[in-house]
Amino acid sequence: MDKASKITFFDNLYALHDGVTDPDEDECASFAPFAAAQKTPNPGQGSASSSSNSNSNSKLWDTRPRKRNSLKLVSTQGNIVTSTPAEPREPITPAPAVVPSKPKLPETFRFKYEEKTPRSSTRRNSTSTPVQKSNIFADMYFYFIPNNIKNITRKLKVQRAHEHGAFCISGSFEETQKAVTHIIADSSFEYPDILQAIGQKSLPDHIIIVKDNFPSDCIQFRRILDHKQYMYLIPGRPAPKLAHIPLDAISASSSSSIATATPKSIQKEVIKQTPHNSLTNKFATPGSVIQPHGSLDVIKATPYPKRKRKQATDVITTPGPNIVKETPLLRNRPQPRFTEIVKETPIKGNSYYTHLAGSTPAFDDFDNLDDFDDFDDFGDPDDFNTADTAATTSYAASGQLPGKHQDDLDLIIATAKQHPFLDSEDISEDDDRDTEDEDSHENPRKNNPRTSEKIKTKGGLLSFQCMHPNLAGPAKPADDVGTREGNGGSMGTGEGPNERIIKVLSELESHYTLHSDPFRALSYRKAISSIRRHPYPLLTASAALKLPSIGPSLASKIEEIASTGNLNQLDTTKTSSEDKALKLFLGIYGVGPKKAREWVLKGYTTLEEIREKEKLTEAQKVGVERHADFGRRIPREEVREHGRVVEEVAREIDQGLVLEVMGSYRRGVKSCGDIDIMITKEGAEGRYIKLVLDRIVERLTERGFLKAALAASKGDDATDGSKWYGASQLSPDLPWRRIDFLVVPWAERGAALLYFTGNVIFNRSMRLLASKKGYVLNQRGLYLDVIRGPKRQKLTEGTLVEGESEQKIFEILGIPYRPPEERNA
DNA sequence: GGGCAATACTG
DNA sequence: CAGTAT
DNA sequence: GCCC
Repeated sequence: MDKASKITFFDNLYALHDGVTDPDEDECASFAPFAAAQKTPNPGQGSASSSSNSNSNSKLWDTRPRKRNSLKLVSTQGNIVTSTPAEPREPITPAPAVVPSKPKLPETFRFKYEEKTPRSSTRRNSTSTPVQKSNIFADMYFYFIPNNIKNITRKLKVQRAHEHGAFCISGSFEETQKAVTHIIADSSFEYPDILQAIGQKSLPDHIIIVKDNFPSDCIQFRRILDHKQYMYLIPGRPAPKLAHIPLDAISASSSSSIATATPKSIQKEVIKQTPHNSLTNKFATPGSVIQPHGSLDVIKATPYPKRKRKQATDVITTPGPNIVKETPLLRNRPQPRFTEIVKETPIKGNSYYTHLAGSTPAFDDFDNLDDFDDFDDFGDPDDFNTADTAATTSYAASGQLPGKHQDDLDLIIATAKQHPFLDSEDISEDDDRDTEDEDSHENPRKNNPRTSEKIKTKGGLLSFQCMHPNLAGPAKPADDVGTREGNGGSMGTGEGPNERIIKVLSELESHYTLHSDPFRALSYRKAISSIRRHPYPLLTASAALKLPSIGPSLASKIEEIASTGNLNQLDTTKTSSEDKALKLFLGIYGVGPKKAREWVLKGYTTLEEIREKEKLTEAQKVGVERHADFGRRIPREEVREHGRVVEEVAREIDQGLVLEVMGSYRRGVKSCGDIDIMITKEGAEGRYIKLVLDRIVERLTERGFLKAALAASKGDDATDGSKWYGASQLSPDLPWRRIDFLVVPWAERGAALLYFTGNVIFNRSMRLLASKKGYVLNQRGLYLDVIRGPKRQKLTEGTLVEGESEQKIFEILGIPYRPPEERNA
């Protein structure tokens, strides 16, 4: 027969549906809300509709009248094929155990079905249809999810797949699954979503599930690619270890092994053997993933063990076993007060804000939203940088470090380059990698940091991003991209030699972030950082490979981008409308990957829908209502003004309070994502300060400065963690701003500064370094001898080594101090 | 293969 | 506890 | 994704 046998099975399958028992009730039930939601018209557009009707039996991309009990195969072109195809491939008995509740198909059905399924060989050579472009997908039966072609992109994908030899099946999955060889899922779908969409509790391992970029890639490379490659994997799917029937073997595959293995054992095997999957699973919806397979602790493990901790007050309030006695820098000079800072950099009161207000369109910055939090972590001044708050901006911006610093660092970097075990430039800001000396990473815990003089070796030093200033240089990002806080760059902000590469990789990073693959996204971020500090154009993979945090995969991508200006993968991975909605929802304060995905699955595309139809937490309500406001960057002048207001009120309450604006403001960037203010007082413990915080908040709220609370520390266990997250507004014509108050005991102010000054990459790097050296660095201090149990569960607090001084912490960790402006990793 | 920072608040 | 936040 |  002709290639026309690219068929959709829906006709016959639909007809046969009568003979088949419905999927069990539970499945239907659980699916129902989804379906219902899908059907509600989406004011927005596209995205949601794409998944509509997934469980409907109505035909999806064939409009011809359907006839019951007809076994006709219908080509997507509309021709009716009267072939009597046999089963598409060797009967692969869907392991009954996998879908225990599902009734077997009636024999008649099976028989007919097998008989009527086209034999590939017959059909393939028929080149009658000009549309047929290749036959690489011969013998493959694709089931797209969502199973419709309402989305133009998907329609094209279906079409293309079909043109290259695939059978594209539409209709109820329940009835077509015997034929299905591949499930092609929209990129926003994770395994649980897929199960939901098709109303199944699990899927037989022989069915390959890939993301929808798989077919396009195959077409491009004119061959069947390895569907196991990550980019095609569906997050959350228990990888069928032995179920990977190579595509080429599919038609001849004897799936006996699959059929005999019990699903559970398979699952466990798989999880053990494919770390990636187990990893991914952690971020998938645990419930839905796990349910079918019973309790798999491996999967259930949360990525980051949490644990409730009552901070021992004495650790904070007593000098304790501090190795370091005093911090001259702090003691010798008066703690800078916020007012002092303000005085030194006066703002032009009204004129500025008048102007600002006039030019504050609500949404224009929105696209950058998701970049905010990642990069404008916290900024703080270190203790002596008080005076250069203003000056800071200029040199940080220019990418020039103050002379001396630069010299020193340059020297160190140069030395490092000669180090055999260091990459030529381990300067990447992200490199949390520990290229350091053998000295510690082997067994961090055993390592006694106090004895490791090696800490100070340059080799070790340079391995961590936290040891490198942000070399603005030519590789600086254009801050308009929103990738950063713009790093206060008036001049050095020019394009780097690898902007294009960075841009493309950023898109991928964003994509992985969107799809809850945080570690892969992290890798991209690190790589981008690395590229940023590379002052020359990267042209080849081998060149790129030499940079830290860039491995084979990224290197080849870089080369592709460098040579073609584009990345093929990106085109197919391209952000769908679902992605847009996902991104939108993720941008809401209080909404994370789970909620965002859930909403997208429900078909929502706009904030209005969310506001009207969803139950929201208090924080989320604010997040939705103030989505636009929170998405806007905050000019540092305004940040300063917020600080001034808070400080003014604080001073009314207690003259002795010390406030510091931290976050990216402290790092000198010109616009910030939020406002972080540390509140402390000489000699004070957290408890007292916490009480003061309550009063400050109270008063500021009365004043109308604070507009909403998003999260606040509970009652009185104030010792640590007292924080207040909320929103503030300077004047009615300005946006609400995200503002955080952090109350810290005097003894912890250094660690708090360090932590809340960020940026994130810098922090992670520094904490990683600390852990390699046997310490734990957190927002309260640098600790020794923290004992951790399995899964890194912390069993012991450890001993506070240093918390008062940033400088000391750097020193103890054996790295040169870096002022805040140089922490823009 | 396993880790990738470490911790606090909400519901 | 899971999710979200920093 | 990268790295040990």
